[in-house]
Amino acid sequence: MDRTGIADELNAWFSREARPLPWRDPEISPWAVLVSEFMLQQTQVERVLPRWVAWMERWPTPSALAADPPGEAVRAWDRLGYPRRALWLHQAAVEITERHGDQVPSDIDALLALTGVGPYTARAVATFAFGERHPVVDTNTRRVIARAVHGRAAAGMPAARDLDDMAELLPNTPAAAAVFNAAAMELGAIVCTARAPRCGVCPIAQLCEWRGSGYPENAPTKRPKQARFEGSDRQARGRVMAALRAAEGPVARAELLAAAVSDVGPGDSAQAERAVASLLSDGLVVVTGDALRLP
DNA sequence: ATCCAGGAAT
DNA sequence: ATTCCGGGAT
Repeated sequence: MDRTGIADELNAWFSREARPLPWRDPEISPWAVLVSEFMLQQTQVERVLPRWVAWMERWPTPSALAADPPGEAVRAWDRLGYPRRALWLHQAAVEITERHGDQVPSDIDALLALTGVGPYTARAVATFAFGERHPVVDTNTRRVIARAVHGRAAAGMPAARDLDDMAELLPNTPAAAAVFNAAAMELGAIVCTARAPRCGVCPIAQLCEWRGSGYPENAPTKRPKQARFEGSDRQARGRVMAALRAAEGPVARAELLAAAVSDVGPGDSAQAERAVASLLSDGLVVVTGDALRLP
């Protein structure tokens, strides 16, 4: 495998074509990088941008966020989805304030110990905020490696092997390695996309095993299928959260149960109860008297 | 219908 | 190892 070829070509391409995202500014704080990584979990760049800007304006440090109630984080999260991330980010801010003197740690294990920080986010922060040399593997990078290196149409299930694959491609210097991690993600996000890869503009098309072998239909069949969103409990939860964000203060339980139900559909009272119960369990909703509010 | 800068709970 | 968790875009 042409290890240095892929890294050299992708890094050169990245220097020309990378989107000018604010969290890639070399002067940005580690906290700003951490916030971006939380928001970018399962959420595209375009949707994150405005919320990230507002968030950093309001909470420029971990301690600033920790000083506000978690419900304010949930409200500012707006419609980014997976609102537990907002709760987790607030909790991580508390932990950073209490355990690390208001400074985001650079150590992988210290990062992994933070609420809501997993294998991807820990390495992303250590690499992009602190310039350390680690393999950073997200869904884009897994697909790029699956195609370019393994000659497969798509990546399989996430595995520990993914980190080893990326580590083998990583340039030696920390600076070049950090750029390459970002470049592999960027390529997957805007060129080597899941549905319609734009191989005509790909900087490593000549090195790509999948292209070289004629685009075989060899995608792994293991991938779990996502449940439909329409009519789901997740949709009902989303409606409850939207009602709570829109309200100034507490909302009557009956009003929230009504909000959980579609405006037009017949309504599923059991599902509405389930939604509120699970939100209470997650800590996204708390009880005050006979009403409910954000934490 | 499928995908998305994932992580936690089980 | 599976399941759950939003919501927007294609």
